[in-house]
Amino acid sequence: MKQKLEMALQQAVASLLEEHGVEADIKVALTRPRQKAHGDYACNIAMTLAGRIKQKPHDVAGMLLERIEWPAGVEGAEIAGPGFINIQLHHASEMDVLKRIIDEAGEYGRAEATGQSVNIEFVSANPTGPMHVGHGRGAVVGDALAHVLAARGFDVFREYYINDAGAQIGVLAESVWLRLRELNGEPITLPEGFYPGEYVIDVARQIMAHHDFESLSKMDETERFSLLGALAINAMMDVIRDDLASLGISFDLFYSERQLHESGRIQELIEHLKDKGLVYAGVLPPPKGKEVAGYQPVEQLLFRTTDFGDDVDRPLAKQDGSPTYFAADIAYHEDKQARGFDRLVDVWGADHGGYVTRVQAAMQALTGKKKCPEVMLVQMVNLMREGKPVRMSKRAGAFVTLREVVDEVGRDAVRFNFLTRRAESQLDFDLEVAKQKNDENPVYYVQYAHARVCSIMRKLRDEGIKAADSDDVDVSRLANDEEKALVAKLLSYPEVLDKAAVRLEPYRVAVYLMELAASLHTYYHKHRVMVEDAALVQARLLLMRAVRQVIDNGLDILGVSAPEEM
RNA sequence: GCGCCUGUAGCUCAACCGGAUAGAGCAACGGCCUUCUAAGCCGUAGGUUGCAGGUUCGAGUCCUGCCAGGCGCGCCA
Repeated sequence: MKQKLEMALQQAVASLLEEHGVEADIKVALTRPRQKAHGDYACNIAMTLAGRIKQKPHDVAGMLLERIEWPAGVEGAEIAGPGFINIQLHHASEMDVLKRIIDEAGEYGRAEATGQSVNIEFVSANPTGPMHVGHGRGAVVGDALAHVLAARGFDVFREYYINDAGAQIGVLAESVWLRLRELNGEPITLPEGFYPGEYVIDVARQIMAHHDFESLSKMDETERFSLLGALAINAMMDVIRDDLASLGISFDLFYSERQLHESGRIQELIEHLKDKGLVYAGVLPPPKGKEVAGYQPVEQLLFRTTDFGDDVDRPLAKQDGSPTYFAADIAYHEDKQARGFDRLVDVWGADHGGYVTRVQAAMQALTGKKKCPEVMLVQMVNLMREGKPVRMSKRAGAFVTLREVVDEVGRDAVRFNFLTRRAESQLDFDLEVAKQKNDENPVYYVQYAHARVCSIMRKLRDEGIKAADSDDVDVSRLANDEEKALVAKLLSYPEVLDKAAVRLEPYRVAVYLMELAASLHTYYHKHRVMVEDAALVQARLLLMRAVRQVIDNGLDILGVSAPEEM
């Protein structure tokens, strides 16, 4: 409907522009007004146009209305305020959405295949410890976004980049080795910088079960740490996969940074960049505002990212000649591109924000595409308990893990709460509130609405009332304000999903569900489904079934369960 | 010092890429269960959108400058 209206307006605009001999590409956009008095849809095009053809907005609106041919279903249109065109629809035609929802069921809100593929990379937590709460938010947001994009017709591929190369793996291996010695009765002290967590001991125990301490001791250091590193990464990735599973999240591919190094792809990439004249040997100025211990100006291999919007050129190789994380990451993104995805989306922690420009710059240099990858930054979570912050220090080893939180408050509460705010705003997550089963906890509000509708449907069934075929239901009987409000809400679900997909904002679905639930609760208190009038019962039952379906669809996108009773 | 994000009701956040009278939820106060689940509903109160300018028919939204918080700032990932 929205599209039909926009097309009709677009044609009127085109003819008006032609008449005035103005060439302009102006796009018509409809909005749903906040206030009912402003119609079902509103359009500001007359005001946008006013400047272009030098007429008053109000008059422009009048000229548009004179030449427009509305599609069926429009009751009327009027000019309001400074020049808005407010469109009123026939309510009967809006009510048809109920039948459509029942027909389409789980498909309602979803879009036709776009033929486009999206690779979405998220979580990518280092395999040096279990996931913490911040990772959990990125995981939930990424997962929900993947669902949203899939629903809107993209072919979605989910990927986890394992940072299993580099110095921190060495530290992990040494930490494990120290714990192994401890398990063999050696007294130890944990040096500064080692991983102190309990989980390191668990990893050591696992390794003990399959490997002989004696033979590990006899190995030379390089061999031993290389083996222990690999074993520890495997063990940690098992833990992380379990952590993810506790939230109901899975991936199509876990991509290993180590294998990227070993395959020689990074060297190939650097050679390729050299051929294109994008690298040079140079010296970077010292970083400002921050003391860098032992800073030495040194010549290194630099990527000309400044040619593509970055502030400084970025190093590709460390002093010992091994590639930087940046070099590996370009190779990784280049690889994703080469695998044929139309779009690359990365969900990163906000602490990687400073990194976006350089990766996009590098990718632009390689592919010519701007804003690739599209990066979604997820802000941190402040974990609270009864209003007081819970300290999460990874260094001290006493941080609260994601798993502990999921075990304590439950998957649905964690997921929904992580999705109620925009990703780029910080989130206070109070463990006690998330556990409470009351109105402070939005997840129950929505689930309760679903359960409530199910309860009504059960009750009708118990009374021997069967739902009629939706074609036989007289939807025009739904005429009160609350019914109209519910139908309008149901009608907007596809638009909400679409906006969530276009703007990479899955939180919109959660907010929508809270609004839909509110409309349902209001309706419930004001009107009864079980009334004398059998035809009205059928009309209201159809409405209830549609509401249940849409809540179910929305919760499914968010990965939250839709209980039939609570 | 530089870059990015954020600043909206007492608190946590919205506001549909510049639209109409800035909205929800908590917290506060007052009501509503003999009726399909009160994990709910209704009502009241609460605002100079951090500050100051600018752009235009119109600014919470865009630009500039301040103020405050967060994150980041060679050879860590």
